[in-house]
Amino acid sequence: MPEPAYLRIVNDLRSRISDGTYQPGGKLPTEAQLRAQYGVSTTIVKAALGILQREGLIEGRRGSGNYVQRRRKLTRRAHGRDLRTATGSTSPFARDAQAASQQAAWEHCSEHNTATDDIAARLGIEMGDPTMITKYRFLADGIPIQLSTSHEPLAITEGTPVEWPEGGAAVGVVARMDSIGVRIDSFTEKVAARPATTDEIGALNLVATGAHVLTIERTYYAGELPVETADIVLGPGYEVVYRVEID
Amino acid sequence: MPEPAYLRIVNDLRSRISDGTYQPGGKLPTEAQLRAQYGVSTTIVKAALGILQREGLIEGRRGSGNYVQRRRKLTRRAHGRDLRTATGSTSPFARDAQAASQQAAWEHCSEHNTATDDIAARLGIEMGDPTMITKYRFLADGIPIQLSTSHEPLAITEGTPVEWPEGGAAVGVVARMDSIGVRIDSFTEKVAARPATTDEIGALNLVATGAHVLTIERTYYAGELPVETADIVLGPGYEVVYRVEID
DNA sequence: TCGAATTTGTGCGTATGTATC
DNA sequence: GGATACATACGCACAAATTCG
Repeated sequence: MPEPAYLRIVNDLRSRISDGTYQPGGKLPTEAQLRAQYGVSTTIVKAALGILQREGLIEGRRGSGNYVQRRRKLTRRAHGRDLRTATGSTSPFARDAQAASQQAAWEHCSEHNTATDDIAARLGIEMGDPTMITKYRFLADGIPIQLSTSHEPLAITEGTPVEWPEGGAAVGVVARMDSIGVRIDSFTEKVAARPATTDEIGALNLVATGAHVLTIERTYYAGELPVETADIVLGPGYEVVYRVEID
Repeated sequence: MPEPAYLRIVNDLRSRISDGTYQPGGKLPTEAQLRAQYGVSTTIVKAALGILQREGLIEGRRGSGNYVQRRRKLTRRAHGRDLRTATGSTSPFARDAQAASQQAAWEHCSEHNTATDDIAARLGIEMGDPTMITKYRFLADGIPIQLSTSHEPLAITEGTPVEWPEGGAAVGVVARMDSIGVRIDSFTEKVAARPATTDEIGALNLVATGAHVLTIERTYYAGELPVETADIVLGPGYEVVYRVEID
């Protein structure tokens, strides 16, 4: 079975994008030109362009043309070092953004809540136990690029100066917990990829359906005790770096 | 601007899949039924189904129907513990597969090579220096699910019993290097997601273009010395778990 | 400022091939 | 073989946004 025409176009355009024939931010030939160039119908050209759009490689602008997406690279570092010391005044996200010469900002919203089945299991508490739930949206250079929903058992923080995550002086879970004598000494992260939901497409300003995101399920531990767990969603163009010591 | 018809169908079907109305392995209504159900044309129904296919949620079978994909779950554990002791007789991949009650198998192919620009930088050697390059394909229950290309500087292993990665008794980089007195004590992994290439679609038996893979760039270190670096590609349904100690 | 041309987005109908049932 | 169902492909129409004289 020969390769279908629309896949041939997809692969051809994709390789021309990756080899720089079409530069990031640059304009592709119009649909009419592609139609002539490949000798196919509008349907086929539109199908091929639609696939590339949903892969996040190009962006279609009505009345103008199809343009190669400029991916902003951002690296999220998940080391064990310097977390306690360096994050007293600045958050891990701000450090990563600064490392990429980007300007960091974030929105947040906290409220009291009770643990669902899933969250209770991750925090080692009972379903229905009170928690502090905080939703974040992180922006690099004004562009939303990371979402996060954090859960902390109220049993640990209630009545302390750091009960409200963004209310006190210390920034970052490790530093905040340190200030009330809870010593976080490890965390686990579970990384996976999946298509973005409609909500995430809106919140992360993604152009099309079908874009994929990285998801991380993170839990901080003080010894064996879970102290915080979060669901983190990273937009396209993100990479995550881990450094693990052996033994 | 109202939501386009094809997106409404995509979202509707997606939520019916995630809420279990359509079970994994189950059959969706035929295109004719969907056309009647939503009151749209063939074009729109086909557009919606095509998006879901490229997201990896459904699979179209010619002459039969559209079916919900059954995702084989597999967890890759990237801990620092037990790597040295437990992997003398069994590989990390085999352990992960066993944990998911799946049968592990792999194919490999090694040869002498010279370092490219990129690989030289990762291994801290000069471009053109000799390396041992090994390509792997890992299968769980006979289904290809993970690809890997490994690079080792020949300067470290040449002439030793473990020069050829799959030729000796020890399995796994850590155990192999241990047996020639090179003590690996840390590794870094850089995780990202991207659409699968045509090669990977073939090698991993993926159904359609647009399927996404997790990529990992891993480097093992003995102290500050890079000992091995690998490009790992994980098929859909994979998740990766890290445990990191702080300080 | 206005309007015409251009360009992509959405949508319709149809035809043919091929695999399944 | 016939009916069914998806895959590929063609052509067309209109809407909406941009571009440019």
